[in-house]
Amino acid sequence: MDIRHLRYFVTVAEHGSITRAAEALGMEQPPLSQQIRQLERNLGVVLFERQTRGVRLTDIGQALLPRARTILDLQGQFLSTAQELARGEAGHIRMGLAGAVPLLPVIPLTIRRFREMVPNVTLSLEESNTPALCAALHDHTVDLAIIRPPAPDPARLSVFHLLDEPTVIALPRGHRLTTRPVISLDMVADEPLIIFARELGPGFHDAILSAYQSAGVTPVIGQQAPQIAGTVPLVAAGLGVSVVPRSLSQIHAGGVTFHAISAPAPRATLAVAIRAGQNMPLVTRLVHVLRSACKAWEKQLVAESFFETE
Amino acid sequence: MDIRHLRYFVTVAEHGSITRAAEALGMEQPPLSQQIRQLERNLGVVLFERQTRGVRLTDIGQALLPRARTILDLQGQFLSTAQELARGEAGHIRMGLAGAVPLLPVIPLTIRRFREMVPNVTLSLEESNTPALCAALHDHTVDLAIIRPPAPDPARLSVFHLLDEPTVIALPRGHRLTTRPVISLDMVADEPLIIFARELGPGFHDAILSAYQSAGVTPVIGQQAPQIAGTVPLVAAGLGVSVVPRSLSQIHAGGVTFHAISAPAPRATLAVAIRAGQNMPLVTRLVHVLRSACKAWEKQLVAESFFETE
DNA sequence: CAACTGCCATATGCTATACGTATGGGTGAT
DNA sequence: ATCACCCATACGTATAGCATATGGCAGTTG
Repeated sequence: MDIRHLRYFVTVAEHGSITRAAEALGMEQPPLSQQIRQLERNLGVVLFERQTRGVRLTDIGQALLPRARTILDLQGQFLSTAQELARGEAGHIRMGLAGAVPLLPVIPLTIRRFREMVPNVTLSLEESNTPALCAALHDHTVDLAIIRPPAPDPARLSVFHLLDEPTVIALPRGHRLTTRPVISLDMVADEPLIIFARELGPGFHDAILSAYQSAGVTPVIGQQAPQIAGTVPLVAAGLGVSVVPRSLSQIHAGGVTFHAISAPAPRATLAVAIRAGQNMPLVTRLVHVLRSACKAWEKQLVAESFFETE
Repeated sequence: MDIRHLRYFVTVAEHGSITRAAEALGMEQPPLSQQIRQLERNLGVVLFERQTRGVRLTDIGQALLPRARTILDLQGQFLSTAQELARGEAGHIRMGLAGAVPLLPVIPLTIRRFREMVPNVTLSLEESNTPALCAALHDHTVDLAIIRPPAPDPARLSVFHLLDEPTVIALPRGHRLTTRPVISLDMVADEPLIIFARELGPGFHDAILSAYQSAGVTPVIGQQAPQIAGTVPLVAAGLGVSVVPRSLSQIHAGGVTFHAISAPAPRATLAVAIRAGQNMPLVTRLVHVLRSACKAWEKQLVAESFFETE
């Protein structure tokens, strides 16, 4: 049995006549007559009672008709769903976010706008660290991840730059420098640097250390935090200072103040990573939306800093 | 797109390999490869990611797989339902019952046994009069009817005898004959006979009148009742006497007593009628069950009467 | 009453297509 | 480096669905 047979069955039932159904189907009467008969043979039931004026559903045909309609409906849904998936208008995206990324407003805002663009898309978010996210990409646990580059295994991934976020220094309450809006790294070189474990984000970790190096100093490594946002409470507890993405200044943790860093200042780079072979239109589309939104964000950032320097 | 394509799709997805799926499907690898590729072309999506070691579902394929399974399941159900309908193991029967038929225990009992035989069958019952039931058979409102023959239009119906039920006389309380267990019709010939309208059941109506005639008397026609069971309350109200099927003596209406009729006594005949062209196996099966149950019932009836005469 | 009209069934030829066989290409394992 | 595995391509064949032509049956019309 074939879907075509079901379509023929339903059409003949709707028209009450093989001839009428045939012209509705754009075919001739004899082959339709054959197909109906063949369907009846295959099913082992008589679907139509042949009369002089057209055909009439038997009781068995009557019982099977709604089921045939259901299958046809589902087949139509199957086709249209495939089209939507192909055009990136439906589906499901599992998205991974590196530490503290949701705190940068442009990211959640863009995700929100994307969801409004494609309402039939469901999206699940997961926050983790960059190496874990890249591993998740490889084993298909997530479809797309916003990471802090570089990725551990860039060969099998496609990584696109999103933005370079300025960083700030977090100082505990009562620190001698809290009155100064801009601080250089060498001014805090002798104080313990609270930093997250390198395994959880080597890119940003190294960016901070190399900025210290460019400033001609070597930081004293203090307590290690399990994640980027985790450094702030440790600073508040007086265990040292920390360098964090500027978006973390949103966290108005009691007892911590944030201060701009004079050059050479590290930058917190964000990138979006997908599997190299990934050609799911939906994912491609989200990558595109993220890149353009972040490009606009960086442009605005430059304008702000230009305004500040003036 | 075709159901076959869906089956191929699901099988390949389950085996993760076109070669393995091909042998599971009892075919060679190249045509299966072709069919998968053709399905992808028709849908406009890539279902599998070809790898060196077998194939792997793409995200789109993953999204479509459960839908394909659903369609295949429904197709299987469609086929098995057709088989069940063909074998009379599933379906729906609309059954019509002539007046007072449910009061004869053998009928509801047999229906109950039939339902236990075929649990997947739903059955709807409707009580009406014989001419209306035959009309309902013609316009497919019911599939089968237990009537009191003859049918008005026996040409397009198949009618099978079920049983001949004895009749009894219903007398009002205080009647002069209530002490006698057996009464002959001529003993009540001069009292108004409560009988239902002839249009609602000519067979039984005429059987009663011809029994009077055989007894050599002519009844005085009294009030007409709208149905067979409706005569009993009228007898209770003292409007006359009535002749009813023996099963109506189940109704212990206050103020009415039932008495056997000595020969010549009318019989209340029941028959089952279906449309002449009716070949729904389920209906055929129910007719068969009814006939054999009623044959047994009649045999038992003869045995009882034999015992009584002894 | 005869011719006609609709409608379904059967017969036949053609074309499309699904399958099998043979073979090539690329990748990981021995 | 050879081998093994698996997918893709090429080609021939057989099946099957479709169109055309025609027959048969019943109800209708002149």
